[in-house]
Amino acid sequence: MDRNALGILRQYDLRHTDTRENILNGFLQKTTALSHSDIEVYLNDGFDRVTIYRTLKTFLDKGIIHKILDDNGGVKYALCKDQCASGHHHHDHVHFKCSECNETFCLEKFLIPEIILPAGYQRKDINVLVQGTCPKCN
Amino acid sequence: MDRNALGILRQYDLRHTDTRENILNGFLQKTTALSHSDIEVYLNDGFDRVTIYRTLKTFLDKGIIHKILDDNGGVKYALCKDQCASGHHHHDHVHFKCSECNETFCLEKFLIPEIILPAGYQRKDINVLVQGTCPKCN
DNA sequence: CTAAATTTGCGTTTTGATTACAAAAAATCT
DNA sequence: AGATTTTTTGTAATCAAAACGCAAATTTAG
Repeated sequence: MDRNALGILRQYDLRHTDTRENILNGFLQKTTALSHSDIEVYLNDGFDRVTIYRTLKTFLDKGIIHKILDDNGGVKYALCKDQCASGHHHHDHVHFKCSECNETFCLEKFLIPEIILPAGYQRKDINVLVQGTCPKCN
Repeated sequence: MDRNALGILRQYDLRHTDTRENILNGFLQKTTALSHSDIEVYLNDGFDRVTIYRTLKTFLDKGIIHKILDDNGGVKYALCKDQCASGHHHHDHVHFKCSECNETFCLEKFLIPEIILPAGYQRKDINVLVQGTCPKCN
C-alpha cells in the first residue's frame, strides 16, 4: 500500500482541494519534517499563508500529520503512520534534529522507552527531541 | 545550601541589577517553568520586554536556566541545578506539561532513560516533554 | 445545472522577536 | 567620595509570525 495524496484525503473524509493535495505531496516527497515556512517555500508562493495554517490545522485535527517540537520555539510537522486517527495518535517514536543542517527526522523505527512519572501524573502524549548531528553531517 | 538571587549572580559572575534579581526571584519562587510572558506578568510591567529577552539569553548562556520546549511553538525556562555551567548542561530530566492548567514542571528526579539511535546519529542534547494531567488537575 | 456547504484569499490587526542607539546604572580606580 | 570605564537598560523602529472576519471561489450533492 503506497500512499498518495488523493487516497489520504478520501481516507480521512476531506474535500479534495489544490492546497491540500499539494501540501500532502510535499510531505510524501520529503523525508524530513516540515515547518510552515518550509511548506511555503515548497509551494513556491502559490498559496496563501493563511490557507496553509488552516490546512495544517485540519491535518492535525484529523490525525494525518503530527507535531514535532523545535528547540527555537517553533513547530514542525510530519505525516503520521496509519495507526493514527483523530484523537488517537500512536507515534511514540524519537525525533532527531541535526544542529548542522537543521533538518528534523522522524526515527520511526526507534521507539521511546518507557518513561516513569511521579504518582498522580497522567500521561497522554509524549514528544522526544534528540539534537545532535545526523549521518550526512558528521 | 539554599539559593538566593544575589548568590547566583555572584556565582556566575554577573552584575547585580534589578532586572536580574527580580527575574531570578521569580524562578526561585515558582515551582513551574516560566515563559517570557509569564515573567512579564510576574514583574508587573516593571521592566521592558527587550530587557527580559536579554536577561533570559544571558541566563541561558551562563547555564543558569534551561529551555523547555512547548507544544504550541513556544519555549519556557526553568532554573538549572548546580551541575550546569556555561556550555555544560546536565538536565536530562523529564518535563511535564499539564493540558488542563497548562503549567509545565521539571520532574528533576525522573531521568530520561537511555534512547537508542540509528547508526550515524550523534546525540548532543535531548528534550522530553510529556503531556497529560498533573496531580492537581485529575 | 443549481444550491448548499466548505474552503480559500485578502485586508486588517495583534503579538512576538530583533536591532540600533542613547541614557542610565554598576563596578573599578584614585 | 568622585571620576572613569564598562555593562546594562529603555525607547523607538523594524520585521516576521499568527489570528480573525468577511466576501469570493470552489467542491460536493441533489
